[in-house]
Amino acid sequence: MLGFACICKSLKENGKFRTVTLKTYLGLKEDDRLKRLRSIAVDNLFNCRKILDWCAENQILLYRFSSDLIPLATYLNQWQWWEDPDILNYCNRIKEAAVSKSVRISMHPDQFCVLNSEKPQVVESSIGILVHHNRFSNLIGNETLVLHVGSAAGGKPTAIERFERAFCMLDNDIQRKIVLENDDKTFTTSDVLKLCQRLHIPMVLDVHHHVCNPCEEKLEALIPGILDTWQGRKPKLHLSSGKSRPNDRSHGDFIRFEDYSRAYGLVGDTFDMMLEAKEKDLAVLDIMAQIKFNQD
DNA sequence: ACAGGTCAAGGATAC
DNA sequence: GTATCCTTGACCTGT
Repeated sequence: MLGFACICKSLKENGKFRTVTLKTYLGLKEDDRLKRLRSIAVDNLFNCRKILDWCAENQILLYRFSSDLIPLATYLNQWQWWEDPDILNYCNRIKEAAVSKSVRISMHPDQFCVLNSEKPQVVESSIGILVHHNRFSNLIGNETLVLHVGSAAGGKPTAIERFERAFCMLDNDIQRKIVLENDDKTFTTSDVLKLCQRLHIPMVLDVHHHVCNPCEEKLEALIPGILDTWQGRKPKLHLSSGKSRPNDRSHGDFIRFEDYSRAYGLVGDTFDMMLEAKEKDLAVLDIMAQIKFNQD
């Protein structure tokens, strides 16, 4: 199964999301602030539902939600959005759509979530980010939060220890949603696999990150271990093509078919594949069309 | 209407 | 310590 993240280009206006900057928010009159946040959040959740419908219609049953649907959620605490009847209603519709259409969903907190930071206040805010994602996840029925290990400060072994300590302090409800992904600069496939094995959590393999940041072991040799971390659930990998060359960290607009083929050769249908390309869903449609063409 | 600069947040690096 | 880049998509401001 193939999928994409966040924006759905095919849907044009209904496939993207609104937000507001802090500056603009603070410039609003007191009375208008909550109104603005709610209206943006409601629009965004409405669009999420549209995207799930589109996914099902196009046999794309893998989708990652944006982390930025409730504007300024991890910064402000004026609005208990998770108790707002409108928000609950829209979240319910998303949940129903995902379940009834069998779309496998996930979320991926961004670069500001650094559980293993050396700065206590960064760890605190990272936990806040996870609490936010967890709340939203529970409302829409998401069970997967993809994270990176984070900072390398102090050297990898120390940094990994900090991660383990922070992870063990998290709520069980959050812990059981977390899966770890290898990154393109520091923590390799092998590093993350070992950590996942120790923590008994699944590992998402990012094939492009592996090319940018390889380890000594061959990927082929690590696949069975990665598969085992999922304990019977279907594993998932991330796939993208470097913009200008294979180990270019920037993502290309589409996925080169040879990159898809190589990944498919490695794991076949045993893994779901999240395609990370600038053209989002269009890149998935493109690969699906080429697969079909090659079969005919 | 359009373009260019900006944005809440972290990390790494160079000085 | 401070400045600058990384990276992303939408906002925001000036024209």
